[in-house]
Amino acid sequence: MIITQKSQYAMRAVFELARREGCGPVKIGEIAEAQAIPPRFLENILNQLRQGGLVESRRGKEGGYLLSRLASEISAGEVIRLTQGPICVAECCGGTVEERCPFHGDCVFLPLWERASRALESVYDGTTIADLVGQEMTRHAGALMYSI
Amino acid sequence: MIITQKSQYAMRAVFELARREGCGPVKIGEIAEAQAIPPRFLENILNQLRQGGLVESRRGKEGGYLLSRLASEISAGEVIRLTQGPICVAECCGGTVEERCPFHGDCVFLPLWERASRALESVYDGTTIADLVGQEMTRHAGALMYSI
DNA sequence: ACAAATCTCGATTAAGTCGATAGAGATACT
DNA sequence: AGTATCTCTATCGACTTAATCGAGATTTGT
Repeated sequence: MIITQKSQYAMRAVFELARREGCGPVKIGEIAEAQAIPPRFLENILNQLRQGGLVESRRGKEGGYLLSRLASEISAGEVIRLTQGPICVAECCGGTVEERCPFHGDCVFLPLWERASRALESVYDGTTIADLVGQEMTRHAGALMYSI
Repeated sequence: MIITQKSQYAMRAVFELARREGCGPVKIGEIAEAQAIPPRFLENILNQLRQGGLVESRRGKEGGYLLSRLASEISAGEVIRLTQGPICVAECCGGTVEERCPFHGDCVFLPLWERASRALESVYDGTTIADLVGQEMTRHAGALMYSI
């Protein structure tokens, strides 16, 4: 499965919320500006993440969004699943049944698609948002070293 | 990246050619019937595989297609690349440059997408068409065992 | 030379998905 | 009360994908 633009926006939004962990709700506008995301599109995305229980929202003045869990307990896989569905490389392996396949359940390729899907899952589920924030800080530190 | 219907057809077509290795050219119509592929669509696909050097064609009566290499030397990854391009999970990691990304080359997520892409590649490039044929024969043998 | 079967090539269409935007409504703070 | 913010649903255009078509080129066999 391709990582859609929407999922990338979602990742960046959650990443931005993680960087501001503990600073109270962050407005859509701020996230959008910090991460170069079309604001009205980001509305939809954050709403979807909220319905999935990944973020919480506060309305009214001084409202905005915040993570409902620690960034160290949110995996990239979760963000991806909430924004683009199950992580699988073919329709026939992600769903519940043997649909859209002329060889219902008895397909030579199914094990291959399943191995590929599990490989993807293991990468995405094995990386947390906190990992990503940490990696950025490390790299930034490296850049500072250079500049000294 | 999702495995498109076209790639799945291509896999099945190559698989069918592999099963008939050494039996001379196989007609589009036969492959289409054996693997439940729309014949006119299969034309396009086989043509593409031929241009990629994976299969050869014979025209005229008794014409058809045959593998240009042993099935044990054709990987699933090759078939996929010929029919749907480079194996990568995001535009920003498959192409040559840092395009379509607002953080040109300096993106926190790039390493993640690259790890995911390499995981996919290792699955697809590590499986040959001969492996798949072998797996089907094994399973068929198992079914026979049951019926005895 | 001819006819039939087959591949070759480019164009086209229909349907679906994706990215993005819009407007009207609900809620909370001051 | 008023304002700033989130909430929901609908919509739009562009693009991709799956599938089909027609006319042409090539080979085989007679």
